[in-house]
Amino acid sequence: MSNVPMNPEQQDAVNTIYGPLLVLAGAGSGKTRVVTQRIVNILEQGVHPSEILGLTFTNKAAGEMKERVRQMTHHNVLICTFHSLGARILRESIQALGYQPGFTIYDEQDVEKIMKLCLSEINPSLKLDSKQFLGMVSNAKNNLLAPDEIDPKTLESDQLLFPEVYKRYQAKMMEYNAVDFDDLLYLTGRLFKLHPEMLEHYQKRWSFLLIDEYQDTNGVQYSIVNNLVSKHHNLCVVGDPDQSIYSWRGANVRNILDFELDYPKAKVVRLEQNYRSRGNILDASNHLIKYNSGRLEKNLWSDRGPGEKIKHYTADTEKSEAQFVAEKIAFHYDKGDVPLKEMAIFYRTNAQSRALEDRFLIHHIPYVIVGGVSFYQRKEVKDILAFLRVVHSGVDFVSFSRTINIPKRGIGDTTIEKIRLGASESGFSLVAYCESLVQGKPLSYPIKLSAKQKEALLSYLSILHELREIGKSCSLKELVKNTIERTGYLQYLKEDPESEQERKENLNGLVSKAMEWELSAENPTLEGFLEELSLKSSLDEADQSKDRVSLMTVHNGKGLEFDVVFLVGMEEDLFPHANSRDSEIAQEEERRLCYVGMTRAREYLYLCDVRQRFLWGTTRLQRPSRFLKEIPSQHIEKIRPSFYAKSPQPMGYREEVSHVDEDDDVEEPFSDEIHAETADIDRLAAGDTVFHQDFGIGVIKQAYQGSSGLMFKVFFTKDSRERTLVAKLARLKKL
DNA sequence: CAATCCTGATTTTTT
DNA sequence: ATCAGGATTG
Repeated sequence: MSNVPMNPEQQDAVNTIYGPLLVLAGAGSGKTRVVTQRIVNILEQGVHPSEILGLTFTNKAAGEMKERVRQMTHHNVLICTFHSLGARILRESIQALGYQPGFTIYDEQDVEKIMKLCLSEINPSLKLDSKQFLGMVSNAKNNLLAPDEIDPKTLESDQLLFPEVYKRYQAKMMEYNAVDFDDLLYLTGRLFKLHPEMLEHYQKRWSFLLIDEYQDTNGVQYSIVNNLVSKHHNLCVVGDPDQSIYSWRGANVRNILDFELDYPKAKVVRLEQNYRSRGNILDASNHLIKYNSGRLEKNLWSDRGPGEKIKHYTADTEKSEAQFVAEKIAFHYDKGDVPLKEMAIFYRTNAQSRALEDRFLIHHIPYVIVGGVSFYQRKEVKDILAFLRVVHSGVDFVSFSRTINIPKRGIGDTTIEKIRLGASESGFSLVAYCESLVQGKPLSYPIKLSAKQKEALLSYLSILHELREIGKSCSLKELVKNTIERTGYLQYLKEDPESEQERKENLNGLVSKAMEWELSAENPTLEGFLEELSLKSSLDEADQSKDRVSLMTVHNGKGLEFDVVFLVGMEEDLFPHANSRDSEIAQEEERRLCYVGMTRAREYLYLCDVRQRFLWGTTRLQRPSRFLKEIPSQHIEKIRPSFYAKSPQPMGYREEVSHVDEDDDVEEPFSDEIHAETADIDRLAAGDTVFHQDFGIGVIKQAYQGSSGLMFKVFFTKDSRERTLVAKLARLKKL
């Protein structure tokens, strides 16, 4: 692709270096290439690499761009996410806002603890909804509003406490020297607003700014960007209003739509040639998005030929939907034209991945969930990171309370709360306060502790002390390793033998991450390591070396492309989601989301809907998504269930599958039943521990007569799931 | 006061 | 199905 000459519009964008520039980049229009080439051109003008700042929304996008620029110019240019820019600026300058240097970044779980604390302090009897208030705090911060800038008139009657809650929350976060995700932007915005001299400092540092996915910027981000460029106006923003899908996170499409009002001298370039998708896919997407009102009209075209029509399949249940996807994956894979890593399944909600996973496991289809529960969210990893944070900070309450009773020392919630209060009232850090307690020093707010508890505190503190010493003299990797060993964590893991092995492996993974980071970072401090991990999302862990299909939400698919794309769950109330039902604006965002999903596909696009789905606790009858009707039928080919009879079997699944009737209204294979061959079933009964080739060790919960003879319900410990197996086919070994 | 067991709610999307 | 919060027990 990089050999193909650029089209005139691309050249125009790439050669416009000074002044404001808006690049309206349709899906697949070669945006990344333009952005990187433009940076190369700026550098060729003699601009120093450190004067350029590129901002993206994901670490992945940032990493890719940075790498491409490096390869082309051998220069390192600062390209990072908005949040890591915030972290970088605050690490240098947060003291101006009254925080200590070396702040901790709290994730959602951490933050919820703080919010609950605040709410119970304000009124313990009132059952206030911490999630709701956190959402409001986030909203306020996204719009750069401080607690005392909240207009009470905008509040509902049940939200009148909000300004007080917000204020208390910020105070508490400051007390623990912690910031939340939104603070990384909000506090940076405040800093620029309250300290013009600081703003000037950063204005001087970066004279060329480039913002990717500008349609998804929110109020704070807008303010930060505009402040930074207000002197030189060398600002290039790239985006596509039709791909704005984060308004619920405060993103404002007006930022991109009004760019020409903000910068009347702005040059506007429209990239409308799509190099990615076949005609049928592209035309269908174009027609769908036309249903939205108030768009910036555009004409995205492709010269890649019409390609295959979009395939639409209506399944009976989510299980047969998964079955269909599995078979189609096998079809393309066996045909040999598409590797697994070039196929993706997109769904609207995370919960939908379950049915697909179950099916893929049975069919031995290698898959990866992109953006599911992150490695760094695992309990054991969070525990060790919390220890490291206490080692590093000593005032961080959430990490303190998380670790103080690991392993179990007999210090429960009540004692923790006493310590928190005592430390807070006497103005000590948590660790310093505990030290005074243990040493029997006089305190302004002493608390009573049993001898046993004092001893427990002492052992905790001595471990901390030890680790701090190690931190001073050893490498980061050694510190992490010692933290795992000396805290007694490995012993603690033995309490749950089921998960012990897996958790140990995850901790080993953490040690190697520490080592990797140490080798790659310019300045490998513990603080930097913790910051990097806080900002790292599960999206960034994807391992491209393995050939496997990707499963992800449509949101996570933004910015990616695949040869084959499946969009599943195309049903009313799911996609578009039920929560958008009574808002025209929200529905248009759902449509954009669908547009984003469709335009990820290069060669083949499959759309699936289901007649009956288990959703929100019950089985519901589903109606096909309106989006299916909005796509012109000439681009769609309906696939009917009889497809099963002719299709090849999925890989690794050559065994018996229930036959399919010739009828249209066929009964599809009951996919809950797992078939395999041989067994010595006579000796098996409920309560027996068994081994299955694919699912590992399990316990038979129930044996009963089913449609295919004797059936077993088996609970497998490996993934904590219960499966129904046909006894005479199940390859079970008694243990 | 801590640990364990049990119950009841709970799924939109995430840097 | 999983998890947080509550009640109970030790």
